[in-house]
Amino acid sequence: MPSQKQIARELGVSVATVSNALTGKGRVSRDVVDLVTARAAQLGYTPSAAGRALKTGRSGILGLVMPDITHPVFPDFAQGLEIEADARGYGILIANGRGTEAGQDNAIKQLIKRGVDGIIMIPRRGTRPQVPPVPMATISIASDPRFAVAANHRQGGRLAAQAILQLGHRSVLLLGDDSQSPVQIDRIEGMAEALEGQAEFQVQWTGDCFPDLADLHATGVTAVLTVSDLLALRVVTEASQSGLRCPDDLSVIGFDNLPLSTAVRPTLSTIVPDTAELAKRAIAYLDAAIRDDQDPPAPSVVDMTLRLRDSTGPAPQTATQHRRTSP
Amino acid sequence: MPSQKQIARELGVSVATVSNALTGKGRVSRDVVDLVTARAAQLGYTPSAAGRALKTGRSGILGLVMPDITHPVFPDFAQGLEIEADARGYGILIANGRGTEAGQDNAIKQLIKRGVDGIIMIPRRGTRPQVPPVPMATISIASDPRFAVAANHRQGGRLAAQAILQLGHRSVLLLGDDSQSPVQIDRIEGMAEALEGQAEFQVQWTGDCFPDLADLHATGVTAVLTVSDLLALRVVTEASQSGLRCPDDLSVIGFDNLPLSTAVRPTLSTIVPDTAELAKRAIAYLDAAIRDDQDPPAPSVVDMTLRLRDSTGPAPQTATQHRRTSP
DNA sequence: TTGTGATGATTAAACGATTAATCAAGGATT
DNA sequence: AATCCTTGATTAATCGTTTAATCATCACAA
Repeated sequence: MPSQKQIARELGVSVATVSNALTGKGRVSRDVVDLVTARAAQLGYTPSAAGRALKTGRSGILGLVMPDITHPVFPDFAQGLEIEADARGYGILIANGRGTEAGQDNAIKQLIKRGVDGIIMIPRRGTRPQVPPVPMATISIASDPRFAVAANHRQGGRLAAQAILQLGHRSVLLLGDDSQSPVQIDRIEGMAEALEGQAEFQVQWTGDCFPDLADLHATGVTAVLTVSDLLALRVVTEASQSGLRCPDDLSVIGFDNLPLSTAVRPTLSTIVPDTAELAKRAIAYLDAAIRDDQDPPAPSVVDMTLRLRDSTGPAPQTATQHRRTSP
Repeated sequence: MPSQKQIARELGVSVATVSNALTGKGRVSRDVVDLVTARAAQLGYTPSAAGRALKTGRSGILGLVMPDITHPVFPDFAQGLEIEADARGYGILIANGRGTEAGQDNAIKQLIKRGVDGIIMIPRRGTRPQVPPVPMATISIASDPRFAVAANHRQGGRLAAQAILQLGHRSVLLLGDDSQSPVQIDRIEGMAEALEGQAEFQVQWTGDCFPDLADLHATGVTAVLTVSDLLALRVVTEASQSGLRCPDDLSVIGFDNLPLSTAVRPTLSTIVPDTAELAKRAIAYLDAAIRDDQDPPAPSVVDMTLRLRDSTGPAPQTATQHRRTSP
């Protein structure tokens, strides 16, 4: 591996001059700069990450802690983070919380050992990760004493509900699968908020058992708002098995815009989180904190957007009538 | 941050002694070892990654290059790799090939700049990644001049076909969505190989257009073997829209055991790659190569396994009769 | 008593880059 | 002509760890 020392020796100058020439600091004549850069390029010189990190105290690496890499939402996040980090000259080291709080804290410890400059944390729900000795950005739901950026799950819920209202639906099922998840609770609350006074609705959690869609449809339900695309997929296919057509008999909306949402027929309408923007803000904060800026960006919330596809349609006339006559 | 120097100063010994005591090398008395380790623990000492990397020439970090983090197959890989790497004391730095060959080579360059000890590469199909100055393990389809470990896609295809034969199906559609993908080609070839002489079959690629399942079913096709769960999902739901029941009228098998395969109704039968084993072998090879072992593990192929779920069933009697009478 | 060896610790150099401090030399100012 | 400033380069120290080489002590054998 070529080093500054080697370049210096070959050119008969000092290492300091080489360093100055390459970094643009200090005072070096135009000629020498050209000579050095030329030789560096010719030798394929790459500054040693270790050497630089040792001297500057910064590794240029950020750690990413996720509760479960396997969850289909995370690839999108990871991608956005990698792009943003790269744009600012950082690399991303992944760590696995392994689903437990202990694993999560251990992951932080591992990252610190490896000398990361900052940590991006997607905390396991209900945990308070230990405070690391480096800046940390939390991507989560609840506002945090430390910096946090979050998707506006409640607003996303409202968006889904408003779409369904606009299509004329007046009896809606709100469906979650984990009544303990703050994210899901926020999404459902947003839906309920927008539906309040505009339509009948009921909330169900599949934790115990999956609702009987045929029954519900018989009582007038024409739309199901779910907290995730996986759940929406379940609804669409379960409905199909019960002889219900989607969106003719039942409109469905999911969350997160997973790849599957365009692979299933009908394609799934979904509420899509702006992962790119979330990543951008998290990295921007970390970068500012690491560089010790006076005013790093403040914690913030990012709105979600609606993508209508084939799983939603106007409320069926018959069902609407049924609802009107049933009470 | 506490350093060996600080411990040495506080204890009135030399840094070398501290280093020796902590690493177990050199000659240090039992007493001093205890003293040093105690003080280190008390101070919360963590060896500086940069310092160590600079001296030893090894960063303890592996780079992972993937063509597209967003693809649903990769999280599983990444997870397996992270676990295996961690077990051997390595961290994993992610890089994004951004789908292009140039991006892929650039990713390698970035990783080298960051001082990784080795690279795990999942190459974009049809590309030959540049040879980096560190060991590289390729997880792919084709055998490679360098080390490579691959899932046995052909055997996976046979597995799917054999399962369908055993269920009595005698007319099968093999469905891919990218006729250029070596992985898909291998899978389809494996299916064809096992079906040859045992059943009628035809191959179709959805690149151009999606096949009319009702038509096919009318001509006697009772099973569809696809190259991915996403495609299987498409088939199952498309069939349902055409009024075909799965598995009653049509059996379907996918590939990769994606999370969606248990969320859809019917749940998807699938061929599952042993990502844990693939990861294990890739990391084992890299570790050996980095430590300059005499005989690093040889390139190898890992068999896939079959997981039968609800999307497959016995061939319908009527359809079988239909096929027998139709020619 | 004088070597000989083992033991436990220290010294010093090295990894590669950065940076403050220093120095030499020439040009401009008074 | 003496002084001052600017320019372009070098010296030397430093980051934290590892490791070969050295050294001092003490025990033991000849």
